[in-house]
Amino acid sequence: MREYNPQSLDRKWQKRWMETDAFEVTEDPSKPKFYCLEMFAYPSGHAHVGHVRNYMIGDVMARQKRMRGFNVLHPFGWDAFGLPAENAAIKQGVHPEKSTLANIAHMKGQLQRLGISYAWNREIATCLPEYYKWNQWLFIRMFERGLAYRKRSTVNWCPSCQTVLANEQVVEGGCWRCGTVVGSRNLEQWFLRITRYAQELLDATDRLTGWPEKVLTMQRNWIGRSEGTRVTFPLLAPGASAPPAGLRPDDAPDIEVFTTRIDTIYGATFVLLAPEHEWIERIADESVAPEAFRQHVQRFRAQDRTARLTGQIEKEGFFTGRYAVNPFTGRAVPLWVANFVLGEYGTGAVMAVPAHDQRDFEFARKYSLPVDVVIQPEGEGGGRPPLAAEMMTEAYEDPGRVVNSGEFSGLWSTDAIAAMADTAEARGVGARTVQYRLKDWGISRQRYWGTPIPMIYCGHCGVVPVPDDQLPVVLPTVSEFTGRGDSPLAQVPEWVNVTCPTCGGAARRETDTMDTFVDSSWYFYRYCDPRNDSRPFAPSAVNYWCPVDFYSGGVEHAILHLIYSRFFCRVFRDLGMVGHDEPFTRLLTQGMVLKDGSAMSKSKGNVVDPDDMVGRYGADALRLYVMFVAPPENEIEWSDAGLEGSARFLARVWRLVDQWCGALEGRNAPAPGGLSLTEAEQALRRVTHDTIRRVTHDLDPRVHLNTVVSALMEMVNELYAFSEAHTHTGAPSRRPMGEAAPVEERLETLSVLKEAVEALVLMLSPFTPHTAEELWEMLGHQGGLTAAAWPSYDPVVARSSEIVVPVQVNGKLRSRLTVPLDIVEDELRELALADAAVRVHTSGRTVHKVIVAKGKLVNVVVK
RNA sequence: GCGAAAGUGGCGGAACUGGCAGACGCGCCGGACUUAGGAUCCGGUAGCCGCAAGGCUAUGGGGGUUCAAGUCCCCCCUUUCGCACCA
Repeated sequence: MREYNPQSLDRKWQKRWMETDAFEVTEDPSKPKFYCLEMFAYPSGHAHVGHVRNYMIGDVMARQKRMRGFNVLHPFGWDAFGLPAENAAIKQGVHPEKSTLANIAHMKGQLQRLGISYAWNREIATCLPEYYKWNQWLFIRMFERGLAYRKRSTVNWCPSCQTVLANEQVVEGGCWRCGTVVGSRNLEQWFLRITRYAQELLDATDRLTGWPEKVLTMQRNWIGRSEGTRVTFPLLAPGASAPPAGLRPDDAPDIEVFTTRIDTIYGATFVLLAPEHEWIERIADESVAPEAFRQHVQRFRAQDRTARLTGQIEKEGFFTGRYAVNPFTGRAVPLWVANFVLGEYGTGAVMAVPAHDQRDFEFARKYSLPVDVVIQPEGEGGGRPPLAAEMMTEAYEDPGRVVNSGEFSGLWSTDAIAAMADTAEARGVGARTVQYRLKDWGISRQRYWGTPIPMIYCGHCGVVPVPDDQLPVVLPTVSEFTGRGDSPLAQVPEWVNVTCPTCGGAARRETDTMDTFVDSSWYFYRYCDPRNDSRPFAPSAVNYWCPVDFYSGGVEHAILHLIYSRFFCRVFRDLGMVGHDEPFTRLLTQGMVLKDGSAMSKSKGNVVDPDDMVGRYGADALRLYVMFVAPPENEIEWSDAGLEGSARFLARVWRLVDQWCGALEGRNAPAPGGLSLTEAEQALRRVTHDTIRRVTHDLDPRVHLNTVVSALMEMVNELYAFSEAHTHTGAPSRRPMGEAAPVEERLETLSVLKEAVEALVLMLSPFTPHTAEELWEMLGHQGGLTAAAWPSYDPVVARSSEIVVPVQVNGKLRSRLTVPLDIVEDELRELALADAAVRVHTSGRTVHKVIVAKGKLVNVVVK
């Protein structure tokens, strides 16, 4: 009897895999490819089991695909730039590069001790110049195509991280990383024009059939397409409160509003401007009290974002003293500034229809502005009195019948929208437009630990990209980290001051760095050709491996990373470098691992370190437990007891194989046809083949990893029962230590067992590779599991020749019949009716109908 | 408020296109082997009634479709997640 010592097996096989480059791959057009990817890791220091769950899921998929004959690319790397390393530098004085590389080394060891089958030769780290050089290269290509541009704008500012945040990085008004309430600043920033692809990104979500619906919904909402009309409200001159008949003051600007409900425009009794509206300054100047006006605006701007996140912020506004003309009614309507109107959406101005928009309604009531009903609900079966402005307590926002709207009165809302948009276009006072919530992506960060933006500012030539042959712009070594909020790179004059590449005059470098989400938007392409030093990657390599076939990671990246990557994919496509539209074919969002009811974190002190568990039970028990406890998408609650259960199961498998491997040596699997098998032998064969069938399907299209494990557990239970019946001394454990098992010698028994045990070990191997390798070797196989093929099943063998058919009477189970698989329907019906238990429930009643569901059940309907 | 997903034993979860609800594991109970066992093996374990055979009730609640519903349809409740003044 051999002792099961998982830790020593871990070491033995990890060493073997390393020495033989077992998981390294090259492009091989003769084999089908499979690109299996887990989201790369932020090198925070130590991986906990919540992190590594994802890698285990990917590893099961990768290993299984390899055995099924695929050429599998399964790489790993490090999302190594970012704030935490820099913040640590500010606090502890350790240079970010040093701490990052040390963290990478530690975490890599953790993953290797779990036996994750990565192609480590392809490892990348985004903080290395050989990687970020290509961020810079791509940025310049985008600049050349108008996809990267610079503008001054109000941006989200995290006062704690001291940097700009993209819209996507503001979560409920707080910083996505530290939670601090986000403020705003007005800065010159670099933007990537993701909005150019807004429509395409939206349309393509329908074709992402391998993605969770939840993620697609989030992305669609984020892109936020809405169709409407832009309508012009001419602004009257200061002091004017009625349109001068047929006359427009030439110098007065027009107020453009965006509306999705042009059908309500006859009810637009005032117009609201955002505090950020482009003409606020001018209107303030022209007002009777410019100072008071500006103070109001300032107050609203300060409220913006900060007060808003706490929920309902009080709707406030003030009258500008000016009027604009409603182009449909021809009447002058007052122009107000309101704190709830967003400067960054639509035109920054809205027509207010208090009768049919709740916000406008509240605003109108507060300031006693007129409410005009122009939509009447269609009464269902009557009696409901029509809406009357003075009786309303809230806005009526649903569609309805248009009233008091001139020639459009009587139309249904949806028809009115079309008719009124046509009219607006014909009269030149409006145009149909599409608005998106998606904004261009601001990528400038006033921080050190990131990719320098490869731009140079020259007094003569303006903004000039760094020439390709001078890339990478290497991040200079900075020794002092203050966290002051100005770009640390600005402190390095010898780096900042350069000569202009165009005119040779004195110039300065851009001192901001890129958002780290740039790094992660294309890293999956770099793995395909990770050491290329002349291009980001060779298109041929990417076009062999990509798109990624299976991608797994946390839902927290449902918007940010996944939408940016889809954007970058299209940029590379339009550069002619990749031949696909979508980077990730199948996406799995894995659930978190909770401990004591909450997500693991250092601050809560509830982290489970995989190394501790590996030390106690070995890598395989941990892997098996995490895969078994719940479907990969679910959250799981960490349980030491569950882990012990998995360890027990592996020991059970070990004892089984250990008992039989000697006797099985040199046996052959049963020949097709199986001839003279006993009933028990046939039953075991059926279990073997049926388990292979179930496991194979649950693994591949379905990715139900927990049921794969339970199927294997059932098989082991069957094997124990079989084994017990075929040994002279009974269960393996009853045997005295060190004594050889006296086993059955019947040839057929051994063949059937061999087939079963080998299939078991093979199917277990993606989950518990170390144990499986050892068992495979004990079964007499050379060359390891990397050379072994996934077991195949014979559907005929997997089916039993006899089936058990439940028989119901009036839908209640009353009996079971064991019948031949190929029994004809009539015969089955007769057998069911003749069954004693059935007759008890049918006697004295008339059989109304007998339903025979082929191969499934019989239902006798009686009255 | 809008959108999405989900509610199944003490617990995690099975049940692929409507067809035996509760697979598998954890926990618990009992037995075997043992000086001992927290090792191992075997058995039991949704609830209620019954000595038993068996019967009845059960998949958040209420209706419906169907021979048959955890699964499909309608209404309600709860939970989780996402978006949140987007005009």
